[in-house]
Amino acid sequence: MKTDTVFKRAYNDALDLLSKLNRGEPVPPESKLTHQLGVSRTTVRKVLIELADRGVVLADGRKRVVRKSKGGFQRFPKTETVDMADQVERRFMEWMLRGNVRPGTVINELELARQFKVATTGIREFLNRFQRFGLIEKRPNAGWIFKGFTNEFALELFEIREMFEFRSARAFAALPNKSPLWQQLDEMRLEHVQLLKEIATRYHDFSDLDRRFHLLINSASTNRFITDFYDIISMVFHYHYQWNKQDERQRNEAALREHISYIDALKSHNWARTETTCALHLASAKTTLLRSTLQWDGAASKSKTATAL
Amino acid sequence: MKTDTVFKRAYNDALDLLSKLNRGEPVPPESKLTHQLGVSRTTVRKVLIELADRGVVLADGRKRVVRKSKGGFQRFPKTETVDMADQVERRFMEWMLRGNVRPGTVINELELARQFKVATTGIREFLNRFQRFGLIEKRPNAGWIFKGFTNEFALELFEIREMFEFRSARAFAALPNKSPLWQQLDEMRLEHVQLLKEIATRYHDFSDLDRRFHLLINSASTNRFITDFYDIISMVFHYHYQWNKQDERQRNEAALREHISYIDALKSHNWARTETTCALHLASAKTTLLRSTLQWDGAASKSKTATAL
DNA sequence: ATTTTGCTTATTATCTATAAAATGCGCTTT
DNA sequence: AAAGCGCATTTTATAGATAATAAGCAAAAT
Repeated sequence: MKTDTVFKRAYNDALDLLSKLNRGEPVPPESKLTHQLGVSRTTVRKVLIELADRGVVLADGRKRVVRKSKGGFQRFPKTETVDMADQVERRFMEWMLRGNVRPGTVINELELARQFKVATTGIREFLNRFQRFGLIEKRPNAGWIFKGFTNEFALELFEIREMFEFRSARAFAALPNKSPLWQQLDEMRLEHVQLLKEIATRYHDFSDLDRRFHLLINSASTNRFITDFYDIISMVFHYHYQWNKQDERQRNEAALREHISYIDALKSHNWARTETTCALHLASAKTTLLRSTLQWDGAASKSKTATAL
Repeated sequence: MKTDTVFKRAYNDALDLLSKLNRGEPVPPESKLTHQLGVSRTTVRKVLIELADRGVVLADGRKRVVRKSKGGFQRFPKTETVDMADQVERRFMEWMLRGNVRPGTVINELELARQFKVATTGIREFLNRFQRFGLIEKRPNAGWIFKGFTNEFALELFEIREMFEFRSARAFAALPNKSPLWQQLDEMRLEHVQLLKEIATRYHDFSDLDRRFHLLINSASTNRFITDFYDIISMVFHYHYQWNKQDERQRNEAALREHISYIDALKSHNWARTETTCALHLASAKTTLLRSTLQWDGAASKSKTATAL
């Protein structure tokens, strides 16, 4: 059965929307809510029925008005708003990055399904998509092998990342002055400066800014393979940072400054300077990642040869 | 239900193996057949039972001897030896490359399942894997969009291909003389010369040689993302060539000569020359591919904006 | 003491089924 | 007549079931 997470998320969002309206005001038409909530009208209607049932809106024939507009109503808990696929992703990343899983370990679909409490189809689908991350390998009719979140993985990942980032930075620098990307870059610079000011309290907001920043740079290359590749980096960093809080504040503060130099270099249209600042930033990101892959390196090669036979 | 294509393929292979033995000779032990046929012992045993049933071997207790060793026995037809996943791949590529499918077309899992006569899960699994080719895009809860086998696709593909191939070629040239890859390169050069001699009759053998050649070059980079990316190119060319026989002979002959110059340049350890020959070859491959994507280009942008809203 | 085989158990590939969500169409209401 | 709504239909996400295949263990044969 499909999960009803779309409905529950939409319901919570609708609550937020309605809280901006006063008691007695009419509820926006279904078609408008469809756009505002980003779901189909079918789901909107289901949400409206639930809202009426719970007394948030008062439905009188086709007319619907807000009954209680502020606070006090039950939202669906966050855990019920993430669909199966996302849960599997999260649990798998956790299993992989925090579970002390040795390179060479055989991944068993059935076992993961049991462990994650989902049907095997869900695991299969995830693994098939995850394959492109280069961390697992399929042996037909006989499961998957985990290749290990190793030093080599990080090095190979960064080899490509550097190639792509340099190419994108070059393309960015060559953008005509009237390109909207320049403006976006300016806005992003402001965000950086702002975050830097409040770094003491908001340092964990860096992760998302980082992702958006590099995605912006990469978008200058207008090559789907380059932007798609950034998904891999994003995901690795996303989960990795989530669970490796060591020195987070300092790391993020340093990275913010690196970004700002990089942005200024781009704006100066000075390629040599851009190259330097870009390289500097990538190098420090690489170092951070490498610190957390090192653990396995002794074991890695041993285990690898062991299962290779 | 799982298809028994593994069994049928193994059976056919076993027939080939046994045909090398004389009547009355003992059948190799199960464990040996396991290795020779590349399947589990369970499957080997099933094959042996079938062989006995059909009178190819004579089983007397644990002793098994060849009864009829040459010709005349029924093999399983080739169509029954390809599993569902491979069939879906093939049919989808055909649908995409020969079906005159417009960019922006919505892909419907259910419809494809009906058309290909498989369960929807099979289609889903394929599409999830195929996503990384950059030709389709998922809209959650609402199917997939075919982005089109367009000019832009080919250009983006080749932008990356060039980057990776140059980097690999450079790594190859820097390989120590004692690296086994040099020897493999020599052997491959021989194959090229041989094929060139017999080009009149064997020109369709180029496709496979081409794949192996570039894979060898790319392997010098020892970066999984580079070798994995070559899968995309391989698949595109594989199917594309299979259905676009125009000028095949001339194209392949020209490409063979380009490869040989490229190999010789590598062996000369002269980077400038290597770069030139490599670039030349990639350029002609690009031209060939572009010729077959052009068709849609007018329609592409129109259709794209239409569905984007 | 190793190979080979017989048998049992675990796992993958694939199909079928179904609730959730999206889409489409014609009827009301403004 | 344009916008909004009710309802029927189609499609996706997920679970569950099962034959094919792989993996494992202990007895039998070299």
